[in-house]
Amino acid sequence: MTDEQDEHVDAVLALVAQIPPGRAMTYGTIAEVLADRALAEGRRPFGGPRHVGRALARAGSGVPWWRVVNAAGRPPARHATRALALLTDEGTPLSEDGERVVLRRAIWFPDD
DNA sequence: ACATTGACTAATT
DNA sequence: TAATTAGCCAATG
Repeated sequence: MTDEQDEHVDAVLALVAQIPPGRAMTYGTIAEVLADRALAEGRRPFGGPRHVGRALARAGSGVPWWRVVNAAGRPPARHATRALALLTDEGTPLSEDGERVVLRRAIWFPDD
């Protein structure tokens, strides 16, 4: 946890923790935000979307991981049912079939 | 050092 | 709109 690699993991967790209820972010968006942030602070470049997923798989418990969805607005297949139930409870805008988040309405940026 | 894998994405069909 | 393909990056064996 003292390596810069692990600081990247912490950065992912910190950002995901800030996503408000009823909103969501994509893996790609998170990667972009952290990449810009790393550039601004002179840290090593952030890997990419897959790195976000890996970070959550490893240390995702403890943060609202269900508010992170892929570019299609769908949660990871493995936890899809559970995630969609939580998203529904929070009032997150969902498509008619209830299987994917309407990113146009639910996408969130740290600015808010 | 090489091959495989994964909570991904974008472009193509 | 949905399925397929190729690209991607770090971890793991």
